Amino acid sequence: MSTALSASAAKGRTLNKRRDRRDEYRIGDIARLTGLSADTLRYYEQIKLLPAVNRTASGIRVYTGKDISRLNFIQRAQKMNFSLAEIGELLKMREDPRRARDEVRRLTAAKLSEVEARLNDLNILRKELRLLLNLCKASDDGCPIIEGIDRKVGEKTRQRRRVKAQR
Amino acid sequence: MSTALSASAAKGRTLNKRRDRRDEYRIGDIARLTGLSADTLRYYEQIKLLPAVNRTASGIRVYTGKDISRLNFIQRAQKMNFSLAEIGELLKMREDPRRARDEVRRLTAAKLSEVEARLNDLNILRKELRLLLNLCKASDDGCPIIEGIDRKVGEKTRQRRRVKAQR
DNA sequence: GTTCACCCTGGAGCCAGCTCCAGGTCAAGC
DNA sequence: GCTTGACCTGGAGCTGGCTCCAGGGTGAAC
Repeated sequence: MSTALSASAAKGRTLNKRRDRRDEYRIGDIARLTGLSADTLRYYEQIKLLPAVNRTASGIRVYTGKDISRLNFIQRAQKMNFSLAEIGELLKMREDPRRARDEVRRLTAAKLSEVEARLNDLNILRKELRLLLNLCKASDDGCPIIEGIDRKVGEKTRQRRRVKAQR
Repeated sequence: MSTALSASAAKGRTLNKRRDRRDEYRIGDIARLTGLSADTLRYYEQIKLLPAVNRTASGIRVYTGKDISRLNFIQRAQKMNFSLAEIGELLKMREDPRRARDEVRRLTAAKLSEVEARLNDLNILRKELRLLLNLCKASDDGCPIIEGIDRKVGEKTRQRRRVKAQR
C-alpha cells in the first residue's frame, strides 16, 4: 500500500499524455487510481463484475472513465457490506435504475436487516466481554474470564457483579 | 440440523447403557449432544483443538465428560467471535488459569476492541443504508440508492433529507 | 538491438472452517 | 453367516476474495 503510493509518487503520473487526454488508462494506472491490484482488476473482469474491458490490438487492456466509475461504485458498495455477487446485481440495476428500483430496495433492505442482526449480536458480545474484563480486574484468584466462558458469563458471577461501573 | 434432531428423536438415546453409565460416548453421541458433526469433531482433533481422544482397542473414539466440557467451551468461545486458533490458546490457559490470567485478559481485551471497531463500522453502515431506503421511499424517479452509492450517500442528496423521521 | 517497465495468460495457492467421499473395519442382531 | 449402521482413514472440495507465479509478449528509451 505504501509501496503503491511511493511508487506512484516516485514515477509520477506516468499516465502518458496520449492516454491521459483520451480518457484511456492501462491496468497499472487504474491500480494506482483505485488502490486495487492489477490482479484484482483482472479478477473482477474474469468473474464478470466488469464487462469485458477494451483492448489494444496487442491485447493490452484499456480502461475508460466509465470503468473507473464502476470500480468506485464497487468499492463503495463493498464498504457497505455488499458481496461481489450482490454488487454484480447492483451494477446491472445501475445501468437501468428506473426499471430496477424495487429490486434495489429489496436488496438494500435485506442488507440493512443483516447489518442490524449483526449489530445486535455484537452488542451482546461486547457486554459479555466487558463484564468478563471487569470481573478479571476485581478477582485475584482463578480466571473469571475462563470461568465466564465456561458458565456462559454471569450465571453465578452475578452477585459479585457490582464491580467498577460498566462504562 | 432438523435431520439431526429428528434422527436423534427417532432412534432415541441409543447412547447404550454401558457407555452411558461410564461417562463414555462415541462420536455420534457427541455429535447429537453438541450439534457438531462427526466430521467437525474429527477435524477439531486433527487440528489439535482437542487433545487426542481415547480409543477402543479397535480404534473407535471414546469421548468423556471432560471432552464435552471442552466442546461446550469451544462453542461458547466461538459465539464470542474467538477464532479456533484463539480458542486453542484459551483452552491451554483453561488447563492452568492461574498462570495464564494476564494472557487471557490480553486476548479478551483485544477481542473487545475488535468487536468495538466492527460495531462502529456497522453503525455507520446502518445509518447509510437507512438513509438510502428513506430517500428511496420519497423519490419517484431514478434510484436514489444507486445514486447514493455512486456519490457516497448524502453528498448532494442532503438537502432533500428531511424525509420521514430517521427512526 | 538491448534494456526495462509494464502487460498478458492459465492455473495454483491461501485463509477459515468445515464438508464430503471412497473404500474399508467393527459390532450387534437375526 | 449376513445385514446394517456406526465408525475409521486420507484426501479432495467448498466458499469468497483475492494473491502469486511461470513463462512469454509489448513498446518506448537509450
